[in-house]
Amino acid sequence: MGVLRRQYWDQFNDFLARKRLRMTAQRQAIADVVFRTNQHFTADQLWAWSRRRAKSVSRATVYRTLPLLIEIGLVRELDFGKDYKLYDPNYIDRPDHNHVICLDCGRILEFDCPGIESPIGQTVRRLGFSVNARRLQITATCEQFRTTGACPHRPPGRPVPRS
Amino acid sequence: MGVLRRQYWDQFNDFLARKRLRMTAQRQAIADVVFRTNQHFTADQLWAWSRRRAKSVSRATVYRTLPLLIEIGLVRELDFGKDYKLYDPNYIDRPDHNHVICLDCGRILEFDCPGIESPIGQTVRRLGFSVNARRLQITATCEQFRTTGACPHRPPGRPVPRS
DNA sequence: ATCAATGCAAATAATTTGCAAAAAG
DNA sequence: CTTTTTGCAAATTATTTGCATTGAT
Repeated sequence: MGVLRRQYWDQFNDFLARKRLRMTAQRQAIADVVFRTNQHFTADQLWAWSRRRAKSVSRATVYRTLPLLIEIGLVRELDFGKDYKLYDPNYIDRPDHNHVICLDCGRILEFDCPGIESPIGQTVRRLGFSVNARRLQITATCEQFRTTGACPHRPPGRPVPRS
Repeated sequence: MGVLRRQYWDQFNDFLARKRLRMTAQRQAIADVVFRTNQHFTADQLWAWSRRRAKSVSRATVYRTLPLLIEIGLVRELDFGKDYKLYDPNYIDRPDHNHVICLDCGRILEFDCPGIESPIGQTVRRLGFSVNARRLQITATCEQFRTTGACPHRPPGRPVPRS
C-alpha cells in the first residue's frame, strides 16, 4: 500500500523529469489525493479534495493535471454518457478490469473477466489491428430490484436513474 | 432492405401511437435519414442531412427526436470520449456488435465476437446483476501503420489522432 | 378545439484558454 | 535569470430549455 504509493510517486516524478515539467505544490496535492483514493471521482470532486491539501488549487490546474496522470497510465477516464466524466485510479493496479453500471441504483462495480481477452484479441487481430486498450461496460439491473422492487444500494430519496 | 425500412417505420409509428405522440414532417425527415444511412453520425450531421429533406428541421428538433429513436432501440449512442456523441443506426440489425477505434486514423470499425457473451453473462450474474446491454470498445493500431509508418485510411493532411 | 411539436434565441454547464503574475530550477 | 505553472475570468461548445406560435388529430 505505502509501497505502491511510493511507486506512483516515482512514476510521476520520472514522467515530469523526462518531459522537463516541474513538481509544484498543486500537482503534489492533486496527485496525493489521486494516489490515496480507490474510488471513481469527477474532476470537480478531485478539485474539492485537492483543495483541502492546498487551498490554492484551482479547477484549471485540476483539468491541466488530469491528462498528465492519464498519460502515465495512473488514471483512466470513464465515460458513461453523462455530461461529466469519471476518473478511475484503480486502473493502476488492475489494468484490465471492466465495469457494470446498475440501472436501478447507479452503482458502478468493477469486475474482471479473463475469458474475454483472447477471443477479442484474435478477432481484432484478424481485422488487421493490434489491441491497445479495452473498455467494456455492462449496463445491468439488480436481481434484488427485480424481485423486491427496491435496490438496497439506491440512495433513498433519489429517483431511479434510467440510462 | 426496403422491407427492413418498412419495419423501422412500423416500429416508429407504433411507438408514437402508443405514447400519443404525433408524426410530423420533421420527425419524418429525421427518421428517414436515420433509417437510410448505415454510417455513424453526429447530431449535427443528422441535422444537416435532415434539413435537405425538410428545410424547416431545427437542431432542437433533432436533439428532441434522437432520444425517441434511442428509446425504441433503432439507434444507439456511442461515446468515445470526444466532446460530441456519435449515433449508430446499425444496432438495429446487429444489436451485439462491438467497436474498434484506430489510434492512427480514427476509423471506427464494427465487429462481432460471439465468444465473449457467455463469460460476461456468467460473471455479471455471479455479481447479482442481469445484463441489460453491453458496450465494448477497443482502441487499437493498424498493423499497416506500425510496419509502413502510414495508415492507408488516414485522410491526408489530417494529423494523427491520439487518444 | 385541444394539446403536442416546432423554431428561435437564450440558458446551461463541463471543460478550455489567454494572460499577467508567481514559482521552480 | 529563464521557462513553466498558476489562478482568474472570459471563452468555448454541445446540448437543453422557455416560450409564443404552428400544426396534428
